[in-house]
Amino acid sequence: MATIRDIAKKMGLSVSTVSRALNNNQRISTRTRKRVKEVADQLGYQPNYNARNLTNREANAVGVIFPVNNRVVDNIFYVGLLRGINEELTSRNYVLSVAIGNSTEQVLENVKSMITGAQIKRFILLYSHINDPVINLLRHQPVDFVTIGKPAAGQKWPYVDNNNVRAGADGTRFLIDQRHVLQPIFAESSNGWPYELDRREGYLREMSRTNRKPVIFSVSDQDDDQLSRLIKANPQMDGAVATDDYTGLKLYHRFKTLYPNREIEVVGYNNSLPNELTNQHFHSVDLHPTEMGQAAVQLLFEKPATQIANAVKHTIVAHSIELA
Amino acid sequence: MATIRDIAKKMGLSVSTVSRALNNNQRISTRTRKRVKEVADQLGYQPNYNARNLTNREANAVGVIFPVNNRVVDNIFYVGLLRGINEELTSRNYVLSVAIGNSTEQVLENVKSMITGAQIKRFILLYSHINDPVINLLRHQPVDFVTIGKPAAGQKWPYVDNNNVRAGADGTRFLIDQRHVLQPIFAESSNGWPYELDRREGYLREMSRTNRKPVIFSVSDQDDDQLSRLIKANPQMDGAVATDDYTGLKLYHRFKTLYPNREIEVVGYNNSLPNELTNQHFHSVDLHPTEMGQAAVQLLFEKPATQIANAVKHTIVAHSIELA
DNA sequence: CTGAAAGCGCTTACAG
DNA sequence: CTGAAAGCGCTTACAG
Repeated sequence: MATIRDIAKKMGLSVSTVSRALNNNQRISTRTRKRVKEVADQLGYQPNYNARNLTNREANAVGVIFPVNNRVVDNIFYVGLLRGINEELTSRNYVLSVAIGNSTEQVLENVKSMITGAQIKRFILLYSHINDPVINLLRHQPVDFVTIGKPAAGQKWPYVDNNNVRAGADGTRFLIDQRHVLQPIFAESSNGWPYELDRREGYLREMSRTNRKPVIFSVSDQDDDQLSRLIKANPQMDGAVATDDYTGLKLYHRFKTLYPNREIEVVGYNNSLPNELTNQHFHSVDLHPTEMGQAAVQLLFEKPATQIANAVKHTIVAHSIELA
Repeated sequence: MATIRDIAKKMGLSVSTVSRALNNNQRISTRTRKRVKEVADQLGYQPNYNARNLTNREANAVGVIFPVNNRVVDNIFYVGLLRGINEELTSRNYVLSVAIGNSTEQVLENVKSMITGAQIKRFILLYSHINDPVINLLRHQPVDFVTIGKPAAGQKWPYVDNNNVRAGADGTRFLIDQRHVLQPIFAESSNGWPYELDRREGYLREMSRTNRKPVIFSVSDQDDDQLSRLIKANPQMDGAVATDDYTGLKLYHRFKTLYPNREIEVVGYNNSLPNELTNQHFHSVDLHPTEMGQAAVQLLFEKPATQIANAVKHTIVAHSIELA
C-alpha cells in the first residue's frame, strides 16, 4: 500500500519527481529514475489505478464485448481470444473488462457505462455483425475499437481476421496432398456466414486448379435426412471440407453409418472438438484464436503514426493444420 | 460528462448534498433526493467510477478468475457463467474484470495487480482446485471470494455448486422412467473429478433402489479399444449415464458402430453439445451455468449478517433435464 | 436538513 | 534537473 508519497519522503524527493521518474519522464536524470524505481520495488509499490485513471481521464482497461446471440460452441473460440487479449493487456498494465448480456439493450447499457462511468477508451468486439447497434454506438464515441472478423463490404474499421479463402484452399489441398483424397466435397451451413463464403471460394479455387469437379453440400440444421440423401447422391466422395468442426463431424458419422466399411477424411475449422470425439480421420484447421486476441490488442494500441493513410488497419492471423 | 458539481450549481445546492442525495442518504429530505435525481437524469449524469473508487478505496469491479489448465470444451460452461455473473453485476453497477493466463505465475500477477492496483475486493473463481496458489493468495488478503464448485473435503470457503449426487440419480432415473432403459451403465473418466464421484454415487443409489446391477465404465482418453471391449463385455446394456457429454457421445457412436441395428439411450451433463452432433437418443442434464454465475454474485454481495455462524456459505443450483 | 473543507493518490502546467 | 501547487470527481467527518 505504499504510495508515491512514501517513496518521495523516503528519498527526500518531491512527489512530482517520483511520479515523473516512475513514468520514465526524460526530464528526470537517469540516475534518479533508476534509484526511484529501486525504492519503489523495495517498498512493493503498486500504482493506484483509480487515482491515475482519474487524473488521466482514461481507464487502464479494454472493454471486451461478446455478441448477444451466439452458438454455444463458439464459446470455445471466445475463451481462446480472451487468453490472447489478456496476455497482451497484462504487459501493458491494462485490465480486461467484459461486456456480455442477453439482449442488445443490456450490452448497450453495459458499454455506455464503460465509456462514461469507467472512462474506458478502447474496445474489442468478439464479432463483426452488420448493422450492430453496439458498433454503431462506438463509431460515434471518442473511443477506439477493433473487431474480430472483418466488417461486411462497404463498412470500414480496424479488424483482425484469418485469410479464410486461403484457409479453405489449404484445407482442400491438405486432403488431396496429404490424405490422398480424390474427390473432396465441401459442406457448409445454410446460414451463409462470411467466413463460409470465403472458405468455399478457397475450396473452389483449389478444385479448379487440380481439375476436379467441385460439389457443395448445404447442410440444414433442421432436415436430418437431407444430409444422408446428399451423401448417397455422391457415392464417389472420399473426403470433405466442412465449414466448421460440427458440420464435419456430423458428416463423418453419417457417412460411417451409411457405409460402415468405407473410410472418409474430413477437415473442419476451429479445433473446437475434444479428443474424445475425434479420430485420425478427422482434421481441423486451427485459426489460432489466442494470436488473434493478441493481434487485436496490438492493433488497438498501435500509434496513429504507423497507420497507413486511408487504409483500414487490420491484421491477418495465419491459420495452420497439423500434419497427422 | 456532467459531474455532481454541475448538478449542484444548477440546483443551488452544495456538492455534498448532491452526493448524498444520489447515494440515497437518509439525512437528505426525500423531496431534495427526488429532485436531485431528476436533474441528474436530465443532465445525463453518470458517476465517474475512478473518482468514486479512489475515495472509497474499493473498485466497483469483481475479478473473475479462469483456471490455468482446462479442457477446451469447458469454455462453453465458462461463458455461461460469465453471462450470469455480469447480469447480476450490472444491476449493482459493478463491472466484470477477467484474470486469465497460461501459467499460474501470470494469473497470480494478474490477481495481485487487481487487488493492490485496481483495489478489487471481490473475486469469483471459475474452478475449485485443491492447493491452488491463487486461492491460497486470496485467503490471506482482505478480500472476499466465491468458487464455482465446492472445495475439497477439509477446505472451507463460500461456493456455488450443483447437487451432483442428485444429478447422477436424476439422470439414471430419467433413463429408467422416461426412456424405459432396463440396464443403464455409468461411464466416467479416469480422472476421478469430484463431480464424477458424486454423480456416480447418485447412479449407484438409484440402481440399488430399483434393484439393478450397476456397471461402471472407466473410460480412458488414450486407449481407444478399451471402450469397445467394455461395450462388448456388457451386451445387456441399453442405456448409459456418462459424466460428461463428450464421453457420452463417444460411447454412443462406439456402440452404434458395434451394433448398427440396436439403439441406446444416453444421458450426459452440461448441455455442451451443438444440435449438429446429437439426436433424439442423446440427452443432457443442464447444470444452468448462468444461474450459477448469478448465485455466485449474490453470495459475494450477501450481507455478513445473513450468514449463518460457523457454516460455509454456499448455494446449490438446481439442474434439470428436458423431457424429450 | 444542508454546507465548507479535507482528502483519496495520482499527473502535469508552471516556475525556477 | 527538480519542486510547489492545482486539479481530476468523488465521499464523509465535522460543524451548524
